[in-house]
Amino acid sequence: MSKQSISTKPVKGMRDVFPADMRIRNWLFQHWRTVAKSFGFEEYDSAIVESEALYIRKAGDDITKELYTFEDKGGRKIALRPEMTPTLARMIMAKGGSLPLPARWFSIPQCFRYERMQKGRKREHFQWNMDIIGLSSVAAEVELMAAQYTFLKNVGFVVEGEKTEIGFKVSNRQIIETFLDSLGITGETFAEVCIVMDKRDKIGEAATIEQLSQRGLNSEQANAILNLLNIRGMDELRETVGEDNPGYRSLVELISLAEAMGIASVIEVDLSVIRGLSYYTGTVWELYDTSGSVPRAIAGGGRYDRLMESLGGKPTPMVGFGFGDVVITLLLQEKKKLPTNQTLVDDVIYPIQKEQFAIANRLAAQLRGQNRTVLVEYSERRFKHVIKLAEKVGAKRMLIIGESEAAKGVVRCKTIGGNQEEQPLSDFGL
RNA sequence: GUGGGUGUAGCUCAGUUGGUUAGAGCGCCAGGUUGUGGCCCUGGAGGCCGUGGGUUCAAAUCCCAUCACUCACCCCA
Repeated sequence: MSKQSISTKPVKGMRDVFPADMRIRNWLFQHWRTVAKSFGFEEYDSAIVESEALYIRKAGDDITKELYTFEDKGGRKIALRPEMTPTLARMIMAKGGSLPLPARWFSIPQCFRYERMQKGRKREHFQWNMDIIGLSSVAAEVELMAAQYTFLKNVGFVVEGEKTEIGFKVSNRQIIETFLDSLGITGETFAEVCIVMDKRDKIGEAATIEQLSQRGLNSEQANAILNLLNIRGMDELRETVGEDNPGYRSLVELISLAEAMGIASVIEVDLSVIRGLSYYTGTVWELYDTSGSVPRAIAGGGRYDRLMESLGGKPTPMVGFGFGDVVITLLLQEKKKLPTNQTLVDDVIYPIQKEQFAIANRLAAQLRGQNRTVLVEYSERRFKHVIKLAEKVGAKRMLIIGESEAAKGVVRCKTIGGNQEEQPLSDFGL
């Protein structure tokens, strides 16, 4: 054995999940699962390792640079999954034509990206994914947004109208593609322009124009793009891109369905939402904190109708979102919406000396048989420590058994913060 | 990859122009009360002051290097 002690810290970017953190995580996951199931989604999962080949895409997708990769002992090139969508597509392909469509699947995979860390970003996170496979109508998008909305509401966010704490920014890549095409911007320049457009909110108008002209755009083109990015209303958008723009038409339909769903008041059109993943083809959207205290997308989603083809499968319309645990937990913490004082244990049994351990165990077994969570405190420590523990774990009552109780065949039941009384052990079936 | 900030007890942090034995609060442990809590009182454990070098009679303090953490940019959940 080496005398040198190792670092107590986890690997950079990874999190230790202590019991107090795990309580929060379980609470969050339960909300996610409950909402997904209430919309009729089925849970799936896979291993955290995938073939590296699954993530080799067209250049420009930085996610591939952040892959954790290694070679296994059989010489296979392996990657830790950076996201779930390619795995989902692979699994759908594996089912061939046997899967009845449309299908609604969800998952909470742990994903890994080797990147620089900062507020709200680790190298590992859990990401709630919901995807609808085989539905080309924007009804799918609206249903997914409604699920996100339901979750936010369930955990206590105000999600309505002007004072909403979370906003939805919606865009459509077809609008941008068609519009830029009409300006004569295509191919490589298109991709570069998209990146500048995505940054517009952060760098401001002047810098946007400058960066666009650096990429060979004239001032007329640059101003047209800036104008497009500033659009927040549908009328304005129609005038700018034209009624026949296919992306515009699907956005109109989306908003109309969102109104019917009762979520339209938190949705705004923002063409500067592009999103980094190259496989998106239609609707793209992001959730953000309207107070700005977490300056980072809370969740993001989009339609990726051509991903299956690009992997060699049948053309299949798909749409989905990813919702990371790190950012939402941070936001819930800042807004003081995390749960507190959860009950971990219903009953704390306190045998005062070890002579009462046996009877304490029999009592515990009885109570556990009645679906109660029971902690037996074997420390033989003083009363004040035991009751402190009982409070800490949120116990409803303490069951005290000392020498005199054992002799009399009773247990002393004490409600936390209340009175106590003797109760015969026979009341508990002993 | 670029640019800032911070490293002192388990946690949050004080620490004066460099000057004896490095502090507080919280938490933990014990006692006051050999079997009845939250309050209070007393005591205790716990530190290579991130690491290495330099300046000095003397360094937590000044200088250099290095590592770690962290924030912003980039990218994204």
